[in-house]
Amino acid sequence: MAKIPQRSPDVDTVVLASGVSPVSPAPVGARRPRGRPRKTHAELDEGNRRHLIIEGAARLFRAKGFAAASTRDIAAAAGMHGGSPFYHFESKNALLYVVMQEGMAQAARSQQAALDRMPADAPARERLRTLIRNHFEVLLGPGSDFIPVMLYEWRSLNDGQREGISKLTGAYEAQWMPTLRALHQGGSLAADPRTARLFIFGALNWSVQWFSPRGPASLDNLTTQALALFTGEA
Amino acid sequence: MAKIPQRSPDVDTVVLASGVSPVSPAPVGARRPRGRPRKTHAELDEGNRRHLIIEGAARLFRAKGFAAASTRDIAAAAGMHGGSPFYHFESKNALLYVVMQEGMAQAARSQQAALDRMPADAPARERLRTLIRNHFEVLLGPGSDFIPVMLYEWRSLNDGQREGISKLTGAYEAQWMPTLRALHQGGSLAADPRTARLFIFGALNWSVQWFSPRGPASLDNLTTQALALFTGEA
DNA sequence: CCTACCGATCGGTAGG
DNA sequence: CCTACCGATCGGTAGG
Repeated sequence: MAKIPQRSPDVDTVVLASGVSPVSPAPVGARRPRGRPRKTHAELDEGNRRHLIIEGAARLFRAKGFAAASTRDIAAAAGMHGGSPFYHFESKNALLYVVMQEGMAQAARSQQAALDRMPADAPARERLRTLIRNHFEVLLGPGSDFIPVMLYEWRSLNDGQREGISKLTGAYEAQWMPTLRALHQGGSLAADPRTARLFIFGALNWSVQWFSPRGPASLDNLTTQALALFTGEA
Repeated sequence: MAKIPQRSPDVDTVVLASGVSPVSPAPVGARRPRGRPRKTHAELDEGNRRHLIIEGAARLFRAKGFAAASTRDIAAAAGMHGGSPFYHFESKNALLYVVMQEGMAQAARSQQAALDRMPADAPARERLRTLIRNHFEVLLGPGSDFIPVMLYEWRSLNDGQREGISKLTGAYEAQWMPTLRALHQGGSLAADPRTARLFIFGALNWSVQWFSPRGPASLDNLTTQALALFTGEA
């Protein structure tokens, strides 16, 4: 599985503090040694192994479902013994939340970067193509277990967690709306934009159920077909 | 929860025999009493309670997921004690399979009836409207836990079970193809019909994630919007 | 992070 | 279909 780019202190705190980070922050007024902070061997190692747990959890939650994937399986996937994930995460549920958080943070970064690469005067249709193409990458590209877990394990979150993830997905989806509204006003998107967004995300998200990277269609092909379906001629 | 119309001996044998029916068939050459077969009190009761298990299982599998819904919960939902579902079903997994089978058999019957009600010369766009509207009913209408379970618990089936359900879904989906091909040839469906089918089912199936019967949109509204999105002007 | 363990729960069964 | 039970597994913890 491809690695998700790692910016640990950031990724884990994108949303509200949620009690999932077992590493206590340095006391506010604490005296710090001067010079470049040197991580000890143990600290470096800790971040890596923590992330190994997250990656293994994403893979197993996706393959078996949250309830059916045991914390022992996840520990083994990270090369640890049975109870050790609980040194890094206070509960199995908190681990699920971190997987979803990290997946959405990465998806949002990827989408923002794709939009930033576009010329400011790009036509709405090309913006939609870019959004669709990036979304396929997020869903189906290498290392793409995080977002499918988010899509299919929503019911395993508690209310507070749902609220946290909703903020991330809400922001992600909001970036589609100006484009959809422009297409609607230009006459190439017949449905009303709000409902169109729901259907379009459904059409794309569902691809995790049937897409095979060894099948005939590339992500570029799929993007062209989806664009054609939603906006008429491609 | 609305009852699924009950045609027990049919529903359970639509697909290949799968070892899920605990009621042994009458021996082939057995001597039968003449006249209308009278069911005993016990037999009638048995069918009803069996079906109560199936309905409770559908509801709980949907709400909690297959792995997280316990057979004890299901037993309680049917007014039984802990181990009693295993009198009717050899395993929890067999119960899941029956839920999916029954859901798909009902969906197929509903779709067939909707198509049969159409005039033979109905335009392709009206056929698609009918198919979409019926699919929403199947997904979101009263008593609609069975198909969502099928959609979201695929990974909990074993290979033989997947094959069995695939036959049902394959037949269901195949009924959309002539209509999609006609629209494609007529120029009102821009994507290629095979890929369009995958995206369209995704768009519709995803609605189980966001639709609320207490929300503003009716199933008729949604049908109009979906038709507009896929084929241009409604 | 490992070792050893706990209480709870689970799917499933025997015997009636 | 109930009663009483079994072995297995699970999330999580104490103590080092």
